[in-house]
Amino acid sequence: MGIKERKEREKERRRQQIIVAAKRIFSAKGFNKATMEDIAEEAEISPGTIYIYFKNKDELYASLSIRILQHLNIRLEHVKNQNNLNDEQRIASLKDALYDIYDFDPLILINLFHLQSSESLKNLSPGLLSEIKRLSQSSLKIMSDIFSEGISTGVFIKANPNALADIFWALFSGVILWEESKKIIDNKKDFLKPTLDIAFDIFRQGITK
Amino acid sequence: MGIKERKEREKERRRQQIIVAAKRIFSAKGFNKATMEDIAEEAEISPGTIYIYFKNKDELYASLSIRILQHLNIRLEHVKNQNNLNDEQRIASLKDALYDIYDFDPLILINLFHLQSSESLKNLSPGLLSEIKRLSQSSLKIMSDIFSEGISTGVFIKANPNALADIFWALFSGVILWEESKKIIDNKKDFLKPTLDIAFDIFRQGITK
Amino acid sequence: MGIKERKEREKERRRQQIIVAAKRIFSAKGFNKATMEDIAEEAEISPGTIYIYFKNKDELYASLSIRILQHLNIRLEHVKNQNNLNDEQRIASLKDALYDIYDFDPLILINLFHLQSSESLKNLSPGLLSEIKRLSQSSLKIMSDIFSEGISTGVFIKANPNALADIFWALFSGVILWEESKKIIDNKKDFLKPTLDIAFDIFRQGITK
Amino acid sequence: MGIKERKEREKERRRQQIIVAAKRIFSAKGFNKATMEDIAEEAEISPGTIYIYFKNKDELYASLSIRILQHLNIRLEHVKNQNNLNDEQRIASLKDALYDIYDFDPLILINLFHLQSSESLKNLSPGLLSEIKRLSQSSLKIMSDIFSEGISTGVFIKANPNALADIFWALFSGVILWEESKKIIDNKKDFLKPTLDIAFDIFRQGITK
DNA sequence: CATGAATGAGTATTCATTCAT
DNA sequence: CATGAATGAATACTCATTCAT
Repeated sequence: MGIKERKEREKERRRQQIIVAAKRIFSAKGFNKATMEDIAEEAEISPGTIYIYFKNKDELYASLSIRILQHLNIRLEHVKNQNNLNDEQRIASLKDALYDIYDFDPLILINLFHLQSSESLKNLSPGLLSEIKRLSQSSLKIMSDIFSEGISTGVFIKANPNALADIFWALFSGVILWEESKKIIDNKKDFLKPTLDIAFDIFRQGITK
Repeated sequence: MGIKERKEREKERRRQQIIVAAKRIFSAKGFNKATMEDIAEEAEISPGTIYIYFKNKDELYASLSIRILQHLNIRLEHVKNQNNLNDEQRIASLKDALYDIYDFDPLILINLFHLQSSESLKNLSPGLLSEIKRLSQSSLKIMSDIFSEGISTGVFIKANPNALADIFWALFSGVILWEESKKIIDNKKDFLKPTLDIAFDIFRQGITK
Repeated sequence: MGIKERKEREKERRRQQIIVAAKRIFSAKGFNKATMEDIAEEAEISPGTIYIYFKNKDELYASLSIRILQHLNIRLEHVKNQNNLNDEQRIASLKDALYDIYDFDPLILINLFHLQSSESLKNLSPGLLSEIKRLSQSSLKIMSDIFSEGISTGVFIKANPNALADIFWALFSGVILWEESKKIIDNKKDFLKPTLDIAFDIFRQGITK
Repeated sequence: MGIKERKEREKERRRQQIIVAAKRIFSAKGFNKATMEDIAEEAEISPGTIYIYFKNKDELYASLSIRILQHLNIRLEHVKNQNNLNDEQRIASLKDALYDIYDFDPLILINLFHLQSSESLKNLSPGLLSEIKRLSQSSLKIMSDIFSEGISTGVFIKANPNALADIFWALFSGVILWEESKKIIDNKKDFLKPTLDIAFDIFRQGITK
């Protein structure tokens, strides 16, 4: 039993090892230019081993997103369960949650956004795709619930709470991707955090009666 | 002289022919699955001919963006020059401009967003990259100017107009990309337009004193 | 340990397998007409496998030469270490060594001469180029030493021994290449051996006081 | 008539223009890496024009050799017709002729040697090949005659005069090619002329009774 | 489980050559 | 004759994936 558990833990550790390596390589080279061998080398294992833990390159790529989506979910649950907050404070708390996710691992988050807008999505196995779907929907549901509450208390404007959640998420991802690409195009300094602050302020202001 | 001009026009027509074909193929298959041969076939030319007009696959892909960025610029110039608008109306006009761009060619616009967040950007020839940069900056500048005006007239909140332009653009691209990916994940109906409407309303509300 | 060694041996065998196939194909079709697929087929492996063992086509081609240069070196060392020979006999022995090299593999030797006078040389990896350089210089040095000795004993005319070695080698390669091209131009019978005999006799006579 | 002649002259000039360009490009890049477009650009004409004057790339390459072989022939005829020379002096004169050919255009001469030992030879049109054959044989015949005379006067050793001519030519080309490749391998200074001097001295000494 | 050599389908790109103008 | 845009066959090389050890 103890042995079994140790093996389990080792297996998980190996998985993480690969994920960490994959994250680095995908971030540095992009999905297409990154090779499985690159990743294997970074993880200090052989290429074949990756295929024991991940079905193929697409699924490895998608797996990065699973992890951060799980994280997001947990973090959002937290916000939802903070009962002592008023609606405005809850938006602030939501904002903090997204910040945390970004800080937790910017590269993986950007990977997630890339995934969302990429051809990879079309090639995933049904299982993985539905897991991503479930996690996404769950996160959006929580956000939607929060907005819903604010609407029902009359603090927020009357709007479809799902739409608000979508817009909140779109604003978050849009700002991150755009600031990221400005870095590449202009070699400019990174204004992500202040820009996000302004963006969320405008949003909060915009949905508040 | 007449001959020279005609040839010039024919060359440009051939270029457009290739761009149109490339757009179709890239949109249908994604960057990687699309082959140069596919594109050549669609354009009813030989593969080699593409390379007379475009240095390589990356540049062909990027060239799709140039066209839509030019359109965007022209459209934004228009908005800027409409002197009879108040600040709120100008935001509405800005919104219409972005709508038009989306309607003009949704697929190419999504390509543009992909490009901005992609490895392709790193492999472009300096000339093409700087053209993209120039056009992007020019568009952002116009938006920034519009916000600037609203700030100085006291209609909008005091904020960095560049940041507002960035956020406006990020919101636009974020909503489009997110609705696009929801289509893939959920097979859901397309709520793009209404969502964009709400998003821009919130934004307008959020930056208005 | 035993396993590791066996694998090592198998890898070397595979390398040889490829080299042998490459030699046949290059000799039959020439560098350009020979395709990597031809070679793979001849070696009964897949095209990709060649690239595990050789960086590219140029390096594969050059590798053929390494083998014969090594042979040449060993053979020349032999001649050098034969202490019971007088100077004239040593020249004869030198001649025999070059004959042997030619007999060992005429096609590869001709490949080597082609290589020396070709564009390929400019595209080799530094490692391979320096190995070729090292082996060439080593062979030349041995020949030079032999001539040097004959000069110091007063048997040969006073001349720069390096130049004599260069000329000896140039005569050898010149005759082989010229007879080879005569075969193509004239479809003539092969007079290589007798011509080489006369050439070396003249050379010997020419450097003997 | 005058017009016809002028056209003829202009045609020939254009041909030379192409040959000069081809020589430069082939020498700089080698046969394979040199493109017809490179040559056209160097000659300041369009690629299509080359095909008016030369059947294809192989023939263009071979045409370079024709010119120098013609030159060689003329020069050797000269030597043959110098009646006031003894046999030794005639060898010296032969040597001078080859020197002159080299000086006239080293690059084309090296091209000729490359051609002789290349796959191109196999792809030439029968007409061009037979012209090269005729010129080569003619040159060798003259050399052979000279050696023949020396043999019959008892000055040179008894040997097949054709073989002597072959060896003389092989020595010449071998030294040039070997010194050329040493330049590439070692980046060494060019010792061509002194080495050739020694080589011919040895040869002369070697065939003199 | 881990390995890493082998696979081989897949494709971007090149370039000699042609031919309508 | 000259052009140069168009051709399209030809191929080196890559890399995700497999599988015997």
